[in-house]
Amino acid sequence: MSGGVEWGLHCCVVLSGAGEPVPAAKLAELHDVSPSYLAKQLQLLSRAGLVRSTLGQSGGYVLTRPASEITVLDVVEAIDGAVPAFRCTEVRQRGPLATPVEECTTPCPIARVMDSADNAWRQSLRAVTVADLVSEVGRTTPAETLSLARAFLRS
Amino acid sequence: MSGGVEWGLHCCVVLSGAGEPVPAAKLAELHDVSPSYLAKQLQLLSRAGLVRSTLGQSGGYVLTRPASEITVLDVVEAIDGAVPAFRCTEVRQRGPLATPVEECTTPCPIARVMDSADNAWRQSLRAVTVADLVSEVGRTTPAETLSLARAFLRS
DNA sequence: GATCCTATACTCGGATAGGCTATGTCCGAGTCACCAGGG
DNA sequence: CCCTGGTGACTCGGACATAGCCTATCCGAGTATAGGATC
Repeated sequence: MSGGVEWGLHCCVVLSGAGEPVPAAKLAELHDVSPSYLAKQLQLLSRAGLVRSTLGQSGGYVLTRPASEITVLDVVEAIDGAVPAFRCTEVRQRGPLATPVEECTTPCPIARVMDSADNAWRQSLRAVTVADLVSEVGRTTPAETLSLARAFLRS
Repeated sequence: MSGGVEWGLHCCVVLSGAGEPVPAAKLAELHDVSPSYLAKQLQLLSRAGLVRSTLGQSGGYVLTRPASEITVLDVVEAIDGAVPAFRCTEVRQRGPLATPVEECTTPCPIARVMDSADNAWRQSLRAVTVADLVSEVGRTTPAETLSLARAFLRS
């Protein structure tokens, strides 16, 4: 999985707390990551419609929906793509004993198992929203740090 | 995910049906894949202890355990490695508002969610054994093809 | 004092290089089976 | 007829190139703001 997913999730959490647009450069400084590369991830979030970009001075990124309506899966798929990790190449239809296409009416059992696992993974990520993450972060982070973060974003 | 996982699973299914050692070259011909690269995957299975290699004439690979005791997860981890897809870089401890290490007693919520999803994925793969795959393949494949496969392996 | 215009600085977006893992390939070391020769 | 030694071919195992994707970067197009001049 792409490492940018982690950054994207952290950014969503931060954006949820800030009521005003936050520039990509400020998010990068806050997380101490490459500004250029983070910009790429934010562009992916923008293409997926999760965040909205505002140009010009005092511009930046804002969430388009309430954090409670953005699942972790949304962010993961926006950055890593929605293609399943396993891709069946239909080995049954290859080689000297290739099963003809008309016989291949049922999906390959291996692909079925992999798809099932992939669905379980997605379901697990779909069950958690960014709002849940925000709540958890607020519970485990000192209040002082949170207010410092607010101040940092407004500066 | 590595594409070789699919080959490895197909090979385990085939090996389960053949009572005698099967050379890597024959498995590659049966599945119409690169012999050299399939050899690499089989070596990974061998290192993981899932299959046992026999050298010399009429040698090849054999399963070390009954197919009912080999889970799909075993094969996946043998080939792709057992490292989780998501790697937490502890963003909290970076940047100008870095939380000191002594405050970071609870794991990052994002990592927690990702680990949970990863566990769900693994659990789903652990619930299916190679024997289940063999059963399913036997149910959806013409009996003639199966006997042809037996003959092909013995030739 | 209010309004309009201009210049500025700041924003995002897409096009552009580099590094690393996954893919694909090759050849050598080791081993078992077979066969010929001898007892 | 049985045993033994040698030969041969076949097997796996690890070391070696290649390609595609992830990582990282840069500069240009566009825009909201701030300030100043004008009415």
